[in-house]
Amino acid sequence: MLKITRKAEYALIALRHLISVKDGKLVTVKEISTQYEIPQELLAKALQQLARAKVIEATKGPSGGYKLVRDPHEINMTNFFEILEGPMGIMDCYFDSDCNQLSACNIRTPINRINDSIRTIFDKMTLADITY
Amino acid sequence: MLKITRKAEYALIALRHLISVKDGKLVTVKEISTQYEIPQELLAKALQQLARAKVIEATKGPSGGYKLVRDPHEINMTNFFEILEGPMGIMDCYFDSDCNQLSACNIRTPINRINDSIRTIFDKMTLADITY
DNA sequence: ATATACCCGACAAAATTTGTCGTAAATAGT
DNA sequence: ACTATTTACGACAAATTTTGTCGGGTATAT
Repeated sequence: MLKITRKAEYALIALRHLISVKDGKLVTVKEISTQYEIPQELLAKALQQLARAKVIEATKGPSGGYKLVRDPHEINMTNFFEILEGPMGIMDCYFDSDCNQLSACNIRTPINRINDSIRTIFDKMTLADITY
Repeated sequence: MLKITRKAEYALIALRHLISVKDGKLVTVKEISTQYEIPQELLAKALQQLARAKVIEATKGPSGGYKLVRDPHEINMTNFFEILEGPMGIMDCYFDSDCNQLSACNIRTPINRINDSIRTIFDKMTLADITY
């Protein structure tokens, strides 16, 4: 039903939190998971993915934590979802071309149109829009 | 990753097929499942759902089958997806309001905006658009 | 040193999707 | 009436995906 995963949901909550925090201030996974009642380990993984993608930056050790290192206007929802959930498309054949039913398939074109529409929306919507 | 289910995919293939068929001609599940190499039973269920929703009409018995009974322009993608996959929203809290994290949640509003954007697209896209 | 916090792979549990089966009901043709 | 065909539908099994947990690592501030 076109749902996003909880991991993505948790990541979004965390990002919104990070955006609202004073510049440069570090926030720990624990703080976020406590405040929003989110499973700590799962949130940790989501944030690790965002760190790998250089959206946020980690500092290890006591008094460590995460901070945002990109302008929220620069990260759009397509970026965000693809970091967390991989390639975005309502059907696999959008990227995966080795479908054995391809020749018989009569909906590839319309499906791609739907995909493109969704992508367009997500391209235009940035993390900054999520902040408020 | 915002995927639609195979059942919905199969239904879409079948509908497109039905649209392209001469008015009033009945098409069986078997014909469609053979032509597009789709598991017959699963397709059957999808079509039963569409029949219950009065998008198509069934005729039982030999020489029976399905035919479209609504103008493709009248059925939009929101209708379609909700018939096959239930309420459409990227997060449950869009309809389901009894979320125990509601008070802490900081992304409800933006999530709803995303939902509404997707819905708008799907509202405007009809089965007729899928035909070609 | 020690405690804190991120990193990461492996795994288990739960939920959902996908596909199958058996049975029933309607109907056309013989 | 009987048979073959076709839809209807619930129950179930298999497969996949999501969700959550655990154990052991690395870095670093005190």
